[in-house]
Amino acid sequence: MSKHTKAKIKDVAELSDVSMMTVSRVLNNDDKVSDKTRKKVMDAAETLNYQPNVSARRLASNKSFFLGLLYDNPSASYVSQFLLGVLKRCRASGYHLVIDEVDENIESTLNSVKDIINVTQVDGMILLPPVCDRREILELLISNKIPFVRVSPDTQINLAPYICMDDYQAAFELTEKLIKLGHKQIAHIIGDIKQGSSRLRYQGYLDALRSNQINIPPQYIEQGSFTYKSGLAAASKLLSLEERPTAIFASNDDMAAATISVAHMKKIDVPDELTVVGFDDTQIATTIWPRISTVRQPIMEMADLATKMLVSGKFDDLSKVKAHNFRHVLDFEIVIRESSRSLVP
Amino acid sequence: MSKHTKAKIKDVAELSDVSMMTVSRVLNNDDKVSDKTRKKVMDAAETLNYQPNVSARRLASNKSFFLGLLYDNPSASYVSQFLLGVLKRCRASGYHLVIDEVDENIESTLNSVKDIINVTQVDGMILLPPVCDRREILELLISNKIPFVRVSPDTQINLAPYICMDDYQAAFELTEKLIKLGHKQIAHIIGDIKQGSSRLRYQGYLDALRSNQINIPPQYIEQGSFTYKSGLAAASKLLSLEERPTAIFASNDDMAAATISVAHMKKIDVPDELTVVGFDDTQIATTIWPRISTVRQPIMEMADLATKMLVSGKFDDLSKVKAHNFRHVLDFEIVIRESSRSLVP
DNA sequence: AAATGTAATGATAGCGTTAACATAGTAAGG
DNA sequence: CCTTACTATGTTAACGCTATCATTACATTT
Repeated sequence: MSKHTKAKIKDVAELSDVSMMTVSRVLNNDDKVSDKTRKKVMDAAETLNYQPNVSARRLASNKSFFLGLLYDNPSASYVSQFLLGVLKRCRASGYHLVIDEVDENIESTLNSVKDIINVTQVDGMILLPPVCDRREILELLISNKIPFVRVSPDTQINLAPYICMDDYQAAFELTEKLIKLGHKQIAHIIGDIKQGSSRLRYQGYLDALRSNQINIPPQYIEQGSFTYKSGLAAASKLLSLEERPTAIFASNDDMAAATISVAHMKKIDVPDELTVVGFDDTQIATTIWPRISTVRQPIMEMADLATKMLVSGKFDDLSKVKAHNFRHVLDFEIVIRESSRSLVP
Repeated sequence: MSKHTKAKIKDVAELSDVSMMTVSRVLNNDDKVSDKTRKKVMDAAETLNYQPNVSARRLASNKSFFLGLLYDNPSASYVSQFLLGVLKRCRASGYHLVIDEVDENIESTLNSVKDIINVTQVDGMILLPPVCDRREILELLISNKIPFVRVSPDTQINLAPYICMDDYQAAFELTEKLIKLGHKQIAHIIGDIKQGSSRLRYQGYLDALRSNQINIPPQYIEQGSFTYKSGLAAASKLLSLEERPTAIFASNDDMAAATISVAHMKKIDVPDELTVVGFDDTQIATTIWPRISTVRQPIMEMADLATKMLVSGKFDDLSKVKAHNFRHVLDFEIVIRESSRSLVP
């Protein structure tokens, strides 16, 4: 380690016998530099083990090489999985990440974002649901010309680039799967009312039922909020009904886990007496017994793509991007585990 | 937003009618500046809404205002809870955080750390268990003069400051609690063999048994690795024994959750037929049913303290710190929930 | 009152990089 | 062969801040 001092651009320039500026250009694979010179410089940088100084770079270029991530997502496993994906890609691209959790209070949230903009001067921002739908934040970012990518946004779809999966289709297919297993009494626990995904999943569920001519009583629909706790309350109601559902489709895994807990409490066997399915395939789906049948959401890929988009700089000037290039829909996959089975007559 | 351009030190200096240097001193609440001047400058900074430029600061001062966090902890909930604590304190202190997950491979791990040192130039580093015991990494940090704080380290205790809780005492008390509930056949699932905490908890368990003159057969001890999966394997063995234990003490919550899963599979009622207790009080302890009785480890406080220590700069030069100031032991608390109950004869 | 010490403040020179402009070098067009 | 039009490289001046040393102002000692 640290044989002498860290190599600077000047050292590389001297060794490769060009000006500092040329070195800088090569390093930013910027302009037109002749191939010969480029190679010479690359080699020199290699031998000196040159590492650019992030601060100097930032100061001079007015770029920060920082990305921000904003979340107020209630599901810890969703967030941490997303984080991992972003982190990985950031590293590969020489960026760093500033993470921030925001809350209900719009004042303090706006202050957080202002702080990130002013102090950290991020080059871009990733917004997770549901914070990605907060109008004031979007406006703040736009007025400060901070590029951003939203994940599974609900409203103002044509405002900026975003990444999502087909929640509707996944919920539809998952529900049909339950129907094929013989279930007709399928209840649903809706997710966080603030998130579009909840509505889409709910709609997919409804449409699958309708297209199979299945009617369900209104008591089979419960409102949750994507938290384990809300799942407990919803499942308690569903499992106390006179005519108990034979299957429950919870809008995410946390609530599905809660449903299984309630079933345990009530001595209802899962899956023998009750099929439970979730959504997301987060960690909790496989750390309880029975493991939850669910929809695998490609969280890592979403994270990777979001980061890539920002790093590419292609979306820096929104006015130059056609709105139809905003949308990126990733594939899902239905994963069947032990929490679901065919209806026993 | 951005009425004109961002205020710089020069602007503050002019407004408060002192030199830039004095402003800088006030901002870093550094040297001796007269209270009058200090106030003048503060007021000016306030009115101009001055925000220091991190990059310029870094470049000039050779400080980075970055902290690094290194983990290879198998428990996601432990890590993310820790993260939250660090993040919060970092923000309060004007620092930013660079997170890195490392793996078994010592080569790639060392490269990660070198990268963090060279590129990000962190001012300090927090090491979670078990990576905090990897000798090569400690040596690398020391030789590069990067201050670091370790969390629950196992070896080389007098090398550098660290934070921990009394794992031994907690395990002892928890085991005694089980004994007081009438249990005599208490099994234990040991944690990750690489972590000192595992050994301390195991020892506390053994000593509590001994001090109550309870003998347990060797089959009652299973080796796990702090993962849910390892808990499944261990619990399967324990619950297949001829003479089944009436209580199982798993060395963390993930493995306790796994134990409860296995009990479910085998139709063994928890807590009526089997008491299960865990350790850590991470999220999973309350997102399954029955909720797990466990030891609350003060993760947030640990995170907060670790960050504070690094930010304070008091540990920058280890040679100036007395070794007996290295140790910070935080309090634990035993939390009784539904997974444990008194033995039914 | 002079000498010395100390606390508060100021002037200057970078930190390592890139933006912006300047120049040299080369190819093509007349 | 001399313009014109690039293309590849170099020069200079920031970027915003702090370290270092110099200076001033004032208190204390002799």
